[in-house]
Amino acid sequence: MQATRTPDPARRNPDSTKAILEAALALARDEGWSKVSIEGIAARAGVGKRTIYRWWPSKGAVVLDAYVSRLQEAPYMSPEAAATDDLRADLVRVLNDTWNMVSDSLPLLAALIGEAQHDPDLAARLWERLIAPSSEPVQARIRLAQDRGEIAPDADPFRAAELIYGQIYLRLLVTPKALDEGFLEDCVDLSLRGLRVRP
Amino acid sequence: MQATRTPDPARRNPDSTKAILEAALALARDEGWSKVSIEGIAARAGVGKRTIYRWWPSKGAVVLDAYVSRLQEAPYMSPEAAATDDLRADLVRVLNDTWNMVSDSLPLLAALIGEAQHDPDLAARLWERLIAPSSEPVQARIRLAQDRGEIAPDADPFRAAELIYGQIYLRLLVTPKALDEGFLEDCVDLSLRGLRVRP
Amino acid sequence: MQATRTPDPARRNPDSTKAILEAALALARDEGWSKVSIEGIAARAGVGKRTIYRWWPSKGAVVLDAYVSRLQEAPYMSPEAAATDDLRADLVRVLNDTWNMVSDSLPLLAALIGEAQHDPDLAARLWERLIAPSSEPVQARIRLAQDRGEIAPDADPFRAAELIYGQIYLRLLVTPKALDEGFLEDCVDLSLRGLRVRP
Amino acid sequence: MQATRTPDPARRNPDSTKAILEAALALARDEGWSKVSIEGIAARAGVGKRTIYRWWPSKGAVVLDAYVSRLQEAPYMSPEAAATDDLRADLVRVLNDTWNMVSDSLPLLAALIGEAQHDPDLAARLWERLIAPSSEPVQARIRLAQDRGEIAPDADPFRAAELIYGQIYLRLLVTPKALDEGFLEDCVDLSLRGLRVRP
DNA sequence: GGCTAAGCGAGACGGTACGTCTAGTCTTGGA
DNA sequence: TCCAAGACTAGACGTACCGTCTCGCTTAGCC
Repeated sequence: MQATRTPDPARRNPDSTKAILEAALALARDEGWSKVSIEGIAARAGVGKRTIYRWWPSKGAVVLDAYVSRLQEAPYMSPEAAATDDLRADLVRVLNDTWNMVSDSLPLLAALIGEAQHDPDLAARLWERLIAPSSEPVQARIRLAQDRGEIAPDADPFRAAELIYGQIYLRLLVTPKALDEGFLEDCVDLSLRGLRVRP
Repeated sequence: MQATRTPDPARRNPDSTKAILEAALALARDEGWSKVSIEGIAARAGVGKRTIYRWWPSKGAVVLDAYVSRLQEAPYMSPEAAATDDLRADLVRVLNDTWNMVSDSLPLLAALIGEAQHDPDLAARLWERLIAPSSEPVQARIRLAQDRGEIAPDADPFRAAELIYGQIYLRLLVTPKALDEGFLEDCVDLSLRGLRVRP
Repeated sequence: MQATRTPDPARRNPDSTKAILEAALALARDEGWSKVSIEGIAARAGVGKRTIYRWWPSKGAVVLDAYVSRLQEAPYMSPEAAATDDLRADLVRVLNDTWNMVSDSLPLLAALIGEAQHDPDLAARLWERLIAPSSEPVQARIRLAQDRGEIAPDADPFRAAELIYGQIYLRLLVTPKALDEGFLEDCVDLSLRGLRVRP
Repeated sequence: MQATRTPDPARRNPDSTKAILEAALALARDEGWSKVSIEGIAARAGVGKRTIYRWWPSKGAVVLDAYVSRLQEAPYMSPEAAATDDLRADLVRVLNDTWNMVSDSLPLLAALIGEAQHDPDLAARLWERLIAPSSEPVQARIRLAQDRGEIAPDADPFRAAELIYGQIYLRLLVTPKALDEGFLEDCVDLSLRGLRVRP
């Protein structure tokens, strides 16, 4: 059996790492996803291809890392602390906070999710590092609403988040219609109200 | 100026077309999306690459055509005709009908949507030929429900369909959780009821 | 079994072939053998690497072809026709003719033979296309001398050529001493006379 | 200016040296020259690449050292002492002694000479450590024969050795014909006799 | 019924990128 | 202080496909 030698993270060169992430992000944003290549990243970062392959399994993983680290430089929302007694407003605010972080890089996000469709490893990383965390504040606010009796106690907060976010990702990935702040508000309203008229 | 010569559809060889679509579908389903290539399709179909490029702009378009033509061989649902006075049951039935058609090819559908993220032309074709039509019966049933006063007359049927389908596509493309018939039912229920408790 | 598809020589692009051979020769002579690479040849020739791999098995084979075709542009010696009744003079003339063709590219010739040491296919090509032909005129003159009784009738002309050329290739490949026209004459003399004094 | 730090031979680790030479020889003989690499030697010897680069300039130099040290483990010929009054027999015996030492490693020897064609430093080492010494006994016996009047006193023993060895190296490096003990005898005979018939 | 203009199978072409390999230099940590 | 270990930049390897092109061949109308 081929013992795939695992490199020693302690000896990883932080300068190279930084250069690679910056190059990956720059390429992905400036030239578009289809122009991103391991070779291109290595050239722009002044780095050997080997170094990229040593630490990342695919270009998708590199760009994901680059994207996540860029997001983490931004000041992060803390929606729990800002929970008011207005459920709708709080949810809208959470979505808007996220929106402000990603609205200038929607194509990149969409490309990452697209790439993940034929890269299960990337799909897992994407879910764990980007998508699941971003939905957590919504779920937290839902749970608070349950405590307050605004939402049925037997409802599943995860499903609630899916109800809200499903519409958003559908627009991002599939529907050729605008995805903007007004739409986010509408998603919250429709999700809270549901389709059926009150009896 | 380069006069892109348009080929004459009348002279198109139906045998080649069939062989190409079959080869594309076989490759995409048997080997996985990443193994699909124009060269591979041409080789398997016993066809010149030129013939593929003459009629399709990209491998995504070929596979989409192949997929659509496979779906159309199946007997199609006619949910309008089958509308009962049970909104929930009708919606579930529509979703289940679609489910029965695509459940054995979800990865292929996901791969197509993934590919569309960096191929706007494919995205448009996908929307028009596959995704929009499949949501139409849901919208139709919603409109009927509006006529019957079960759903608010000012609601947007398109948005209603997004509310339902968003959850489904989210699972298909992003969430690492099961997408099955039970889930489809739950999507209908949650969408009809909404999150907020009845006052 | 893997049927290594054989390309069709009729469809070979002569412009590409020419460009490749010229680039290979230029690189080998200007930059030295160690700087020759398939990639470099392709780049300099403005040609895809695939095109080189399609027609040659190794860079050695390319350079050999390039070298041979350069030699063939030169007017070739016809030592048979020029056979006089002076065996020594004729042999010297044959060696000098060859010398005039290759003296400005001895390092390249040496590099080719060097490369052939770990490339049996190249060794065979080299022998057939370059080395064996170049020794043929010597063998022919030896045979003529046998007919004239100057050389023992049971002597092997091939071995005779080895006796003469062995000294030359030894200098070319191994001995750190001058290889020049005076040396060629000495090789002929020593070979004709032999070591042992006449009784 | 870059002061190439010279390592201190006194501190050289003899275990490492031994392991490197053994690994180099094993690789070169078992896997063939093309599989020899500094990395491979280091890995097989359990040694850092640095240690090899510290003491040798190239992989050719390592393998040459390994080869020479293997030869020196064998009992060496002393042909001078064994000089009889039969010149031919003595020369054949010298060649056969050498033959017995190297006949099982001819490809390795050929590969070393091949490598030397684009490595002048290796060429020099090879000449000094392996090739020149091995021809010395022949030259010595030639000189003795000159003293005894069997060979012309103005003949150059070095050239005489070239006459004999040239044929052998030509077969080793260039000619696709057998190189065996019978051939060695023939080389001696042909060299002593020369081509021209006695008048 | 011959002519000509497609479409077609085939595959060579100039390219880009892949993922692997090795070279030779540099850094770290243990002996 | 030396060394094993191995990460680093650099770049060639040989392969896979891309999208364009050129070849003969068949086949459809149009004269």
